Amino acid sequence: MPKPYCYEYPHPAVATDLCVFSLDKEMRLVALFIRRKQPPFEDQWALPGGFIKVGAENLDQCARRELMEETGTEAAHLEQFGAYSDPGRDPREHVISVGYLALIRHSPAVAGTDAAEAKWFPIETTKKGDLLVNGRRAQLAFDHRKILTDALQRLRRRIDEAPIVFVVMPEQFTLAQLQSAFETIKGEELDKRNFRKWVIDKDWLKETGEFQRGRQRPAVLFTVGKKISKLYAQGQK
Amino acid sequence: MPKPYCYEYPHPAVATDLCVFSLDKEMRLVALFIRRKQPPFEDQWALPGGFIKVGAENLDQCARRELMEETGTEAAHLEQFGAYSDPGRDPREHVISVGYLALIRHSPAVAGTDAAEAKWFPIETTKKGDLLVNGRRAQLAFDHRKILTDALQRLRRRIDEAPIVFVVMPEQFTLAQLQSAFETIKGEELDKRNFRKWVIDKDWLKETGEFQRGRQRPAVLFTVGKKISKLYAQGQK
DNA sequence: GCAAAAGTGTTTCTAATACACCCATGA
DNA sequence: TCATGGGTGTATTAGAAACACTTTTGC
Repeated sequence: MPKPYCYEYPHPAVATDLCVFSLDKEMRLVALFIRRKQPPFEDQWALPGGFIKVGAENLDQCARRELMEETGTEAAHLEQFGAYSDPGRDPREHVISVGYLALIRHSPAVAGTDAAEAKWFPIETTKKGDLLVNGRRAQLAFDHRKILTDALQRLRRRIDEAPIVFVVMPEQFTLAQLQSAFETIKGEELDKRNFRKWVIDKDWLKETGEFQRGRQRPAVLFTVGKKISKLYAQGQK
Repeated sequence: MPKPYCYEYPHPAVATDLCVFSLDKEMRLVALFIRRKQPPFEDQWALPGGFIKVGAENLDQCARRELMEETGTEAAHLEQFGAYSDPGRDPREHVISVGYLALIRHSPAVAGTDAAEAKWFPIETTKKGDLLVNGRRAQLAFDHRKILTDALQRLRRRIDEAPIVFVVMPEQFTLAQLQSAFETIKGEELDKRNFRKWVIDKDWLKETGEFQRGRQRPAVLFTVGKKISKLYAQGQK
């Protein structure tokens, strides 16, 4: 195998690892994993991600490119949260991975070239903070359980600070749906009245004037305010 | 120049850049810079830092090692805050730098091997957030102004969240001195009574029973509580 | 008329802020 | 005795949290 890229000093490989979260149809918090086609950790589930194109892109661009390759998703909340760099974390060579948190609208997973399969799995945390994937303690390749745990913690902080939840909401939604999204992401129940006060006080929402009709009392439909929807344009028609 | 380290795919160089803060004798907030001995940016001031020892250390260890080399300081608050990765940020090659925030006891700066000089400079920020070094708008090599600006922002957040201020305090100190340290780091004045309430409510301090005597009323001397001093052991005898 | 979800206000508590005077000492 | 910095308490406000009943609709 040729090794044409040579340096005066040793260089590590650098990759981004993506912690891609979404809410599925049943409003479960899901994360995207790929099943590895190659060693190491062949056939195990791992975070999507890939190596940076040296000299051609920065880490944000790398993460965005990988996200596109794995999900076809253009716009999303994408945020760097940490670098993982233990020399032994990848048995092949010293690989430094920069973790990215992504929150995207749910979409079919697409296996990239180096993955046998890409799939969304429901995730949750136990009371003591252990990460569960599909209800069982996460078994992931590399140090990806640690990375994902950090990402989820970051997501749960961010969800209150910035209007990122709207990337997983449909164009119109009721307050009950919005509350449910928050509850799922945060993994805790929220008080209805306090939630409504809190979210309406923020300058995020706009009433559409329309109603969602079901078998009960119709619910007011909201949409995202203009300023916010510009920031988090969702490729939603 | 030989290039003995070869890879199948291109690899970037990876370094840590250290934003080392301290308080000097006059209680000014200072940051440590080195004057570069080599191109690029020869003779310009830059952040200390250096390349990771591939396969032999992780980024935290790299940062800690560099800190030791530049300051002789063993223990300090040291915290990763972000990766800087634009392909053109270093003209030589694609270098990814991971920024570390360090807060250490003031100590003489020591020029490392690749620095002509190492020096502490007083830093502050304008109201609109511009970074001033020595009272003038910062002129630093690479993208180090951006990195340092991010670091300072992080420092100002952390200082309230965790008992890191004690790495710059002497073993015994008065509340007035402690308040002054907070004010300097945060770049704003604090209310004396509110500060005392706040800091005493935290479980950080212990009265020594001793007093500092000056030309005025003696001030109660405090020291750091046991739990805290373990976490932030300072190499102070 | 009843089941089901939508909607709504008030009280309580806590944390942050603003603010002004007396105290103990050295000179 | 006075200049100097050390030390203290209370009232106000804002935001978070707890909490229960009425409304509107489809069936």
